Amino acid sequence: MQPAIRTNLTDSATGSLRAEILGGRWGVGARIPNEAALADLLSVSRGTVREAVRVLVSQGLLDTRQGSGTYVRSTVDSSAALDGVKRTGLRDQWEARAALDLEAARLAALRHTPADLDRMRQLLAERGTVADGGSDAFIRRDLAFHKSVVAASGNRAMMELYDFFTAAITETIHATIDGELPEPDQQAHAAIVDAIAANDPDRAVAAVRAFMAPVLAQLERLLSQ
Amino acid sequence: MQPAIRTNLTDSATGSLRAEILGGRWGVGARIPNEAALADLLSVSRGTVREAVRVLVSQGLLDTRQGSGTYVRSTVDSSAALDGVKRTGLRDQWEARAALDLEAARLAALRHTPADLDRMRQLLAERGTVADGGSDAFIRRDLAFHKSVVAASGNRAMMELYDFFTAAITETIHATIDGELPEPDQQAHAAIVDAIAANDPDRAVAAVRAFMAPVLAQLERLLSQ
DNA sequence: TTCATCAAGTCATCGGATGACTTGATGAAT
DNA sequence: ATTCATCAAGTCATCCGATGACTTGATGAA
Repeated sequence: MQPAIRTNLTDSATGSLRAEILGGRWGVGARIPNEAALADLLSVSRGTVREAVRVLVSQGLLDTRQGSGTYVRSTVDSSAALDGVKRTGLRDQWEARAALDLEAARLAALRHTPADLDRMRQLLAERGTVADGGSDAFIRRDLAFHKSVVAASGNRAMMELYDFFTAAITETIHATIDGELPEPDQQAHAAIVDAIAANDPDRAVAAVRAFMAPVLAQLERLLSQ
Repeated sequence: MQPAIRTNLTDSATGSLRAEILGGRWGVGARIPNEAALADLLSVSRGTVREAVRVLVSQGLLDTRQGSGTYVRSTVDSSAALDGVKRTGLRDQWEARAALDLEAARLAALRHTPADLDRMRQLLAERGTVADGGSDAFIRRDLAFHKSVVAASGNRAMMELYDFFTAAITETIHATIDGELPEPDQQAHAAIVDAIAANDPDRAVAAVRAFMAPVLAQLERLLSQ
C-alpha cells in the first residue's frame, strides 16, 4: 500500500522556502520577508519559521544577519550530494574508496616528497600487528598508513573524501556484517611504498590492486550469504 | 588583524552536539538526552536546542521521533566532507573525479550489461558537437555520456560521487577560471566504449587516462597563471 | 496468555516577551 | 554645506511557559 506520509510543519516549511529560493522568487543577495511575515505566509509560528530558516542557513541557501534581515546566499542546492553515498552498499563504498586508493598511489609515485616517504615508512614500521594493543588500535594505525599514501598524492580533495569513506565504511560494516575481512600483510603494504619510492606509477597501481583483490573477494562472499 | 569571532548560541550548540556525536559519545541508534536535559547541558533554552537538533537532523546525524526521543542516525558527517572538498582547488577536484572515471571504466568493462552498452552508444551518438544547441546543452550531453559509463560499472556510490563532483567542479569553474578546457573528440570517447564492449579493463583504463591527460595539462596551465 | 486501556515521558507547535544588533534618519557642530 | 554623534525603528537572537500529539511500557481484565 501507499505508505501514509508522516511529515511535520518544519519540514514542509523548509520545503516551501527551499522551493521558492531554488525557483528564483528571490535572487542571490535579496532580503526575504522577516520572520513574522514568513510565519504569516506559511501559516506557522515564528519558532517553526526559525527552525526552517536555520536549516536552510546550514545548507548554504540563506544567510541571517541579526538586526538586518535574512538574505539569499545561493540558489543552487548541493546539500544532499553525499547523503546518497551513505545509503549505498558496503561493496560499492569499498570499491569507491579503492578507486581513490589506486589513483592516489599513482599520483604519490609521481609527486611524493622525501618527507612524504619518511612518513609512510614510519607509519608502516609502527603499524605492527593486531596483537599490539587490540583490534581497534591496529585498525587506526593501519588507516593512518593508508591515509599517508593519499596525503603523498598531494590531493586534498582525495584526502577529504578518504576520511568520509573510511567513516562511512566503518559504520556500514558495523551495521551489516559481523565477519572478518582479510587484512593484507606487511609485505603487501611495503610493496606500495616501494613502488612509490621508485617513482613507478604503474607498479604503484598494480600493488594497490593486488592489495585490494582479496579483500573485495571476501567482501563479495560475506555479502552474498 | 585577528578578525573578531562572531557566533551565536545555536551554532555553538550545533557544534557541541556534532562534536559529541562524531566523538562517539552516543553510538548509532542511541537515544540522546531529551530537549530539556540538552538545554541544561548546553546552558541554552529549549528553543535553541531545537534549532540545533533540527540542523543535525537535516544533515543526517540525528533523527527525532515524536513521543519517543531523539536518536543518533549516523556518525558520518557528509556535510563537513562536502565543505572540505569544496574548499580544495579545481585541479584536486578534477583529479578526484578522474579517479572515479578510471575505476568506473574498468569495472564497466568487467560488468556491463547489453543494456548499458546500448545506452552508452546511444548517448555517444547523440552527443554531437558544440554547434548543436549551444555550449551548455553540449556539456549536458557530454556529461550524460560520462555518467552512463559510471552507471555501467554498477556502482551506485560512484554514481552519487560523480554527481557530487560534477556539481562542485561546475561551481568552481564558474568561480575561478574563464578559459576553455580542451574537449576530447568523439574518437577519444568512442575508444572508451570500445574497450568496455571488448571486456578489456586494462584498455578501458588506458583509454580514460589518455582522455584525461590533455585536460589536466591545460588545467595546470590555466591555474598556474 | 492476550489485549485493550492508561499514564508518564517526549517531541511539536504556538504565543509572548526581552535583548542585541543594524541601519537609515535626524540634527547639532564644524 | 559637510561631518558625525545620536536616536529610533526594524529585525534577528534568545528565553520562557503552555498545550497538543505521539510513543511506549505498565497495568489489569478477559
